[in-house]
Amino acid sequence: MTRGMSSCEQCIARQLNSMNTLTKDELKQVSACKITRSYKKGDIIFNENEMLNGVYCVREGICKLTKMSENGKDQTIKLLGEGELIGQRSIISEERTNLSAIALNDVKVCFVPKEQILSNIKSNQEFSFKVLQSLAQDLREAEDDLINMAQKTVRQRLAEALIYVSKSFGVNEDGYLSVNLSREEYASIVGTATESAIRILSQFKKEGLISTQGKTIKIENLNDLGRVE
Amino acid sequence: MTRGMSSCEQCIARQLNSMNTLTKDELKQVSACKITRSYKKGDIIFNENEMLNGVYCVREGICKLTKMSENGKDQTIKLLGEGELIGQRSIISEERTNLSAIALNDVKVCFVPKEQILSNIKSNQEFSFKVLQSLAQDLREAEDDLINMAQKTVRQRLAEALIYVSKSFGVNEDGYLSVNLSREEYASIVGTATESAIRILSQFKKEGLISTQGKTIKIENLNDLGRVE
DNA sequence: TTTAAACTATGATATTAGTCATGTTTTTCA
DNA sequence: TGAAAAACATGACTAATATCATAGTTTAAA
Repeated sequence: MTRGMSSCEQCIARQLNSMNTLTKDELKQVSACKITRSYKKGDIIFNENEMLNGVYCVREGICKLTKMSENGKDQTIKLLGEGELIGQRSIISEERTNLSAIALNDVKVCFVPKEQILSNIKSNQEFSFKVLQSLAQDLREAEDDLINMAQKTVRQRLAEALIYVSKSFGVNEDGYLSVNLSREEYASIVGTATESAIRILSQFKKEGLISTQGKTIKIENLNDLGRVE
Repeated sequence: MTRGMSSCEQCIARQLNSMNTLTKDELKQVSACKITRSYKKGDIIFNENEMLNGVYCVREGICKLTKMSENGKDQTIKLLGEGELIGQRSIISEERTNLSAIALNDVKVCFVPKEQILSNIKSNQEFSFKVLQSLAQDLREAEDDLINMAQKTVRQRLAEALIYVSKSFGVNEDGYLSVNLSREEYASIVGTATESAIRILSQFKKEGLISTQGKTIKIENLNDLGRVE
């Protein structure tokens, strides 16, 4: 480790969108507990209905939050990249998780024990307010997603999912999305059948909106993709 | 006003699910600003994309939070009854509202200025944590709603909407739901066409799950209604 | 109390998306 | 590197829901 901030500190600080929220002493404490865990593609970080004893901060890789429904399909709620926190809602509510967290590729997280986070929330007003703001932001996003789910077609939602992945996780040097999700995973984000996702991606290809190479996808026309009907 | 707690205090206290969160002095301050506003059925409390300068606490009546989508339909996100807060998310994020709040019947709210709420959040750790917990709860509900929207049929969602209204706002002496929503309003909660909502309610009636008298609805078989496929 | 407006009801038809079946391509790993 | 597994692709059919049309009922207000 280099001097200055540890990765844990960076995670927390970045997530909360402020480098000056915790005092130096508090940061030192957070960095003191640098328990790092590694997961491979497909590994479960935690399952639905578990009690967590801390929050996870993604240092490397991408995770998804999903929930299995009665009919056996699972719904992806959110993708999380570097610097994002997982599990804070459950810790704050003191409830079991309602989602599972799964690694989408090789993932490293740092684990911050519950007591640590809660004590910072309770003793540091500014930090606490940042957490409040980040929950408020998540809530707004969830409400927007709900409206999209209710009112847009599968085609529109899939187009938006591609744009979301592109904006959140970027593209590589050839312009292909740097996160490779299977058609099944796209279907889970959009809330549709895998075959429907495949079919619509084929349409997008025919219409010149995207191109593919195996499972990797490249957005060819972002503007039109954002306007599909 | 009688001595003891004012209505505003009661609103805040009830919402935050704790009578001991604010100190007596803080409660006195909150109660000092008892600006009460009245709205009639259909009145707009605030619109989408407004800057709020405070939060509203419902003292009487029911409100809905809705968002108009591009195709002209509006989606109801949540119904709010007595004791519930409106606008806290926008105040915390310091953003414009993304939903409008509309009175579903005659409504009285008390208005708590932004500075008041924010100063309590910033100076009272326990109060702040309660707000945090209530946002975490809202977030969980929004995630659950998203999954329902994605994975359940219109029929199932409508059944759940009826149960939700019944549990949240109760029934009158004859067993009829005490909140009277039009079929159009149910459609807006469920995210479907008004005709579909009407058709499904007719089916429920034929199946003996509910009965109706004009627009008022009575749940006849709560168990089976909760299990429709 | 009557009359318009709003709401509820239902049939016919169109559209969207899901399911099942089958074949092809890509990826993985022994 | 070659076979098996996983993922992708597409056709045919079905089910769910939306849309359009029309008519009956209830509500509210003059």
